[in-house]
Amino acid sequence: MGTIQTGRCAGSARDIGATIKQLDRHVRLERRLVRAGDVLYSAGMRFTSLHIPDSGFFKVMNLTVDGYEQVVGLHLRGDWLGLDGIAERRYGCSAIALDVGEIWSLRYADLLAASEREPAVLSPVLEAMSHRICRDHELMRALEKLPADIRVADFLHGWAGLLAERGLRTDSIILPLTRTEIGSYLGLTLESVSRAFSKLERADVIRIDSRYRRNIEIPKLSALSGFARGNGARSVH
Amino acid sequence: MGTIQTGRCAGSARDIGATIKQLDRHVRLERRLVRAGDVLYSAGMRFTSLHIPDSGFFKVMNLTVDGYEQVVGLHLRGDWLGLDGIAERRYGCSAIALDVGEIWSLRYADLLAASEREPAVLSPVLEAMSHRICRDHELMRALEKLPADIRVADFLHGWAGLLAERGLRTDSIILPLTRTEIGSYLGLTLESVSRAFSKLERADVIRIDSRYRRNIEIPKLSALSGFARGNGARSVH
DNA sequence: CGATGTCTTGAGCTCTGTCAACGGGCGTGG
DNA sequence: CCACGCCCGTTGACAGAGCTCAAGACATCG
Repeated sequence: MGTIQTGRCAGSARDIGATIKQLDRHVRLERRLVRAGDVLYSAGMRFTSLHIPDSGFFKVMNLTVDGYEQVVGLHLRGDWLGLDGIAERRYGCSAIALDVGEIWSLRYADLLAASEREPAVLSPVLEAMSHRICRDHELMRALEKLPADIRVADFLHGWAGLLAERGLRTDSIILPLTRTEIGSYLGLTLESVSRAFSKLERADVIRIDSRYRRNIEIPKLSALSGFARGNGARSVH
Repeated sequence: MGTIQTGRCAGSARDIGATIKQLDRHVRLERRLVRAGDVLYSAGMRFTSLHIPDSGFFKVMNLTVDGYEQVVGLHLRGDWLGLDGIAERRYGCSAIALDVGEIWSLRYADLLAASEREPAVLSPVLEAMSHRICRDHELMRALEKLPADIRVADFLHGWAGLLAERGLRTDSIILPLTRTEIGSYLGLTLESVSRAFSKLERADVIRIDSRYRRNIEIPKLSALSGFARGNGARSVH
């Protein structure tokens, strides 16, 4: 089911190409290349633009007063970034590229202006936001109650789901995240993530490359989702 | 700081009266009375309308496949409910009144239609959604890393903040929630919530009515927020 | 080569969930 | 009126999942 990533809310990224084409008719779109570590925007900055990855992976993180960083979102092609800045006119999070990628950006003011002439340009934004709210709810649920290994299994399964939606292979994936980042996203320490990976490997639902530990093979997605749904040695009551 | 409820994202509920008046000029608003336990909408129902409490408290919950219920949101005057239904045309959660209250409802289709003539009617929706995303992020952070007593302190402080925003007393509040519901919202068991309350009382930052345990006195809000920021006997590293 | 960052694994400890007992408020029904 | 049951809340004892601390392996880069 992949509650952590894909959830039951599907759709927004389906044909982002069409959405972009549609938007392009009414709003000035900027296209930009980014590399790993590039900051799209950071928390506290004045909000001006929304961003849509065309390729590459991005993490969105919240830094707290005491310096602790938390990953609150992971995004790829077709997602909308920066939506949290609309209300306060100031980005609430930072968005950082995890690898090379391309991104479209558009000024929110332009979008609003365009909506005066063509109200439909806002629909994808409304949908993306609604979508995000659903996802966040599912993530919360996972954070609250699921044991560590299930969270990680669910995360992997969800990640594979994202790739599948975009027509990419899911039997052999490369995570653009460190164990620390995954842990931050899932509310675990890096050690717990590592142990969960090992456990999944021992349970024969994934294989971890012995050299490059972020290369994960998932021979049978169904085995992984089976594990994620609560068959990790304990039935969840 | 009240990360759980109020967060750093303020505003949406500020003058909901003005927003409603504005909306009323373009969309048919329905006003309805609800009582404790009334269901505004439930998960899976076809999405038709958005709802805005005028008074009363509402909980939004997600039920999972295995029957487990989780509170993912608490709402009162000026919040928007049902936003998670936009993307999928189907409500993702259930919204239930916690006490008597009044609520405005408007059909989403009407809203979109109105936006053709008056694009500005969508701004409050965009802001409310953006706002919600911010809040959810802050809640996630709390769920991930904070110990139980801090979560509860933060929750209470946030709750008081919500009341304060709306001009209500904060030195003596009545929670419209059971310990179980609070726990579900915070990712804790009812026992842990109860213990946290007791601890807060022992630490002299709140007083719990000995008869009606949901009546909480908060003599000094600053003491509570101090506790919430990490002085609950242990400094958070 | 050493330095650094990432990842794994182990050992101990702590927090919170689980299970259980108990008390109080409230409604129902004798 | 009291008895009863139900729901809510508190508290204790215990066990277990995950965090902390620590050591070590491996890859990359200067």
